[in-house]
Amino acid sequence: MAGLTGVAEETVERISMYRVLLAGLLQAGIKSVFSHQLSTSAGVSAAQVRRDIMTLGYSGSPQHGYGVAELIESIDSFLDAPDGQNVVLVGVGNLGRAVANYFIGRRPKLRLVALFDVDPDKHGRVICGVRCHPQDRLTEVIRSENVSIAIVGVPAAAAQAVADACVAGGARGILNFAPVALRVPPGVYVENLDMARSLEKVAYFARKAGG
Amino acid sequence: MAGLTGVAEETVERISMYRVLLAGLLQAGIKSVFSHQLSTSAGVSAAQVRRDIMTLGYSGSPQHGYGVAELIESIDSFLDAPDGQNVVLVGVGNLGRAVANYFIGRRPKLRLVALFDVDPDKHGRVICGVRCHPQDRLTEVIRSENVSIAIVGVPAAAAQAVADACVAGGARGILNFAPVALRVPPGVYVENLDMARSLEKVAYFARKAGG
DNA sequence: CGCACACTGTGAACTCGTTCACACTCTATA
DNA sequence: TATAGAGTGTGAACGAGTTCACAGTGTGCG
Repeated sequence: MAGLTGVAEETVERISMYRVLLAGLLQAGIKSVFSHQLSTSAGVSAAQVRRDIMTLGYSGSPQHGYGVAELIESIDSFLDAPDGQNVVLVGVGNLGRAVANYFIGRRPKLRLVALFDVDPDKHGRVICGVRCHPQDRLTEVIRSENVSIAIVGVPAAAAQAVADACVAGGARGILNFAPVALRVPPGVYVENLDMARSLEKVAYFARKAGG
Repeated sequence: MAGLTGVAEETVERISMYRVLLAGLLQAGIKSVFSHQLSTSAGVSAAQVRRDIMTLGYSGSPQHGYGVAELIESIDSFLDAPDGQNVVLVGVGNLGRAVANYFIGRRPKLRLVALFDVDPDKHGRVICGVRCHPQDRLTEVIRSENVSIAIVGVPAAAAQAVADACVAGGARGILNFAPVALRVPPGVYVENLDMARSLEKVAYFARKAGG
């Protein structure tokens, strides 16, 4: 389900983080960085940074470190699909709107092309610049719009049906906010992002760590 | 920063997930489960389930498996603080409201006691049943209300300052939605939940996994 | 000119979470 | 009463990701 490419999930996450940091450096007019500088900004070890950059195939020099612009370019070609990827969001509640706002225009290579909701009041409306459709058109739209990624922000009880519909339309990746383990065929990647679970984890370690 | 207790983060997450599943079983009137049943619902291996339950100190029987009610009780005493823990939410945007709605009343042991925002229009208002305060009272309220956990839903640029204020007030755990690595003293646990990073990860693996 | 230094790239060692595999226990059946 | 079967508990093996440690390389300074 995961590292079919030989690249670890954690590595991809960190690379995504580096890109954000590097964008900030570029903005600030900084031309090059050393691994230990990225390391402290990212909160990981310097060796880790070098390893990650190694998986990109990019090389720095001991004298000037890594070129910021070149490294960003290298990350872009690693993370992004050349022609971008289409995304849909299912479930336009508070969470859905938050997610939509979060992404609009931020990642040009990830295009939010449609929203879905069960509420008829929302059908046809344009929210955050994207049209909302009835949820039963999910499979159809995913197929016709060539969508590869679905963000699932519906209640737990509905999540599996939504996931099935997404997969039926040809989606290859699901970002799942519902607190259930989705059942998908091999070749479909699911990332779970359960806030309640995360909060309980924080609560646990907040209690145990020195308190 | 993490497993100071000897218990892995992943284990705590799974235990939290089991509790949700078990609550459903209890609801359905099911009295006992076997590890392989939990395993398929949770999407992990049966051996994993048994290992996790072992860390709880609970024991089942080969004949009847695990008692649902007893196992829940065991998880409760593992995850929850006897007197509960107080939580604040900083940043009442779409995301903040989504989080607030998500939690209200769902976890009696985690009490959302205050909201904070920089927007003066929100000060004094009651949102999702909780009062919103000006953000500069953060440290003070965290201390006076004995808050141990802060949920940070502010923009990246403000997140470090918010985290500092939380730590100054005595918070021991932070659930961070901002896309930055927070700098906190040892003994404070930070969990990062960056949606953009997660989405990019899904995009990457959606592309690589068989497509 | 040559030495000391700082940083990268990377094989090897290590850590730690997961899986394996099996001894043990109890029930059901003949 | 003996036997087959199903499931738990757990030491040991495994494997993936991280860290270590050092060779390689170019710069700057004495």
